[in-house]
Amino acid sequence: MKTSERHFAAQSTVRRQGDSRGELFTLLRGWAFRYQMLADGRRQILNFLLPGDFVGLQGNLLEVERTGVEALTDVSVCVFPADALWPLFRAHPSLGFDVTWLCAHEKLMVDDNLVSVGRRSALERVAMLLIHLHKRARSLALADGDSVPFPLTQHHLADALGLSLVHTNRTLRRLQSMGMIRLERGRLTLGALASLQALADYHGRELENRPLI
Amino acid sequence: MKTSERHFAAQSTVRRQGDSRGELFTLLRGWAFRYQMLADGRRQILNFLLPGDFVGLQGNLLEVERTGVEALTDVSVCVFPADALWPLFRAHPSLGFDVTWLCAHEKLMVDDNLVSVGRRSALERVAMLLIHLHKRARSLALADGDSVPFPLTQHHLADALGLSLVHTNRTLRRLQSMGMIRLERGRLTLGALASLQALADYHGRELENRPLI
DNA sequence: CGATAACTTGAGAGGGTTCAACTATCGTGG
DNA sequence: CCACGATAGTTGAACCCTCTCAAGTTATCG
Repeated sequence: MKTSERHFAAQSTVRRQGDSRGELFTLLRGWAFRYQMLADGRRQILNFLLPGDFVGLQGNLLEVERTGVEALTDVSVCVFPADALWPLFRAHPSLGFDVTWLCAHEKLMVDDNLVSVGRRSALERVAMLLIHLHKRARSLALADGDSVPFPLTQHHLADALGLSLVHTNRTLRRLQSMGMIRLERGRLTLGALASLQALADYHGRELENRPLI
Repeated sequence: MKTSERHFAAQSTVRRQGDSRGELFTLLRGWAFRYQMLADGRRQILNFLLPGDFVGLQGNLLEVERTGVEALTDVSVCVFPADALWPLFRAHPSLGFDVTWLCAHEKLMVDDNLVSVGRRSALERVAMLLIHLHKRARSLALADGDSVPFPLTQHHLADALGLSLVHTNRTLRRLQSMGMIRLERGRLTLGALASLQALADYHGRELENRPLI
């Protein structure tokens, strides 16, 4: 189904908030994130996108794209032409099924993030997100021992967690001084995964049957 | 595709957190909500379900159901047998498309809720949710003038908004004393919708093309 | 090696939480 | 039909987690 490939530089906008009926992308390489902004500049990051994730489903199915997508690293995407979705469903039901799977999967991630932001303390939230990202990077074979690449700034963490930048920093330092994480030169290392998970009340399970990659 | 109809009483559990591979439901009548609980009892409501919404997609596509569903009012659902989803996609691509649409739509609601909980003040959050529910009830023709049925308790509001019960109450009273809302005997009335929307930085648009109902 | 972005740290303020008690409302059975 | 218990809503007061403001310090990159 691939029509073409496209590349975006780190920090560039993959998809603008307000775009309508754009193309659909599948993320092939790199990290990105989906976010929404309020009129006065407050930003909430909804979830992070790694290879295999889908971009732009909402803007295609629903009327307008409400969320922006920005690249964290250099990114390559596989482009589907706009309006290819319905023909795809008709011609290849199994691919349609996969798209639905990906949508449900992404919803699950947003769900989890909402639980964190709504009901967990700052310490728990940070732990949660770090475990989550670590696990995802690991499952994509990006890990080197128990350390994974980590292209987010503390600003991104703060905006994903619904915390202020300052408090995010303090919380990270606290986790580091507890010996539970290490964060340096763009890499994240989780020392005591079990105690981290206990701290955060983490109950993620591995995902099976992931389609499209 | 309907196999049978089933009924749940108000306050009863439609779907338990932890269920695996349950049936799929479509909500026909009544209100419900999706939630997730932490080990120590903290609860986060992810979104509210009204007629036309889908229940149990995640538990069916993914391995385990992570979110529970509880009825707010008496509820009727249309039951799809477990494992009917893939055959449905194959036999009726257009229904598969609709399922995807519903999933994307629900994700959009969770997205919005996450933005509120993460980045809006308590006053803005409450306003946001009330506008949202009012609009949804209205679009289902449940409105009587500018008032709609409102089966939630303040406890539900608090758990959806990531606020404490007490602060939710104070915030509601504040909105009432500002003359922007009225909440009594199970009905919600929005007085000054425009100013409420301005207060909350609300930018919802009407949804078109909703499938399945 | 200077500039710019990212990260740190201190101090004070405030939005929201918790604890606790009280009031209203609603459903039910005597 | 009223009394009573239970559930939902209301209010006060003290505390504290997190925010904001402000000023560094440390990386990173051309």
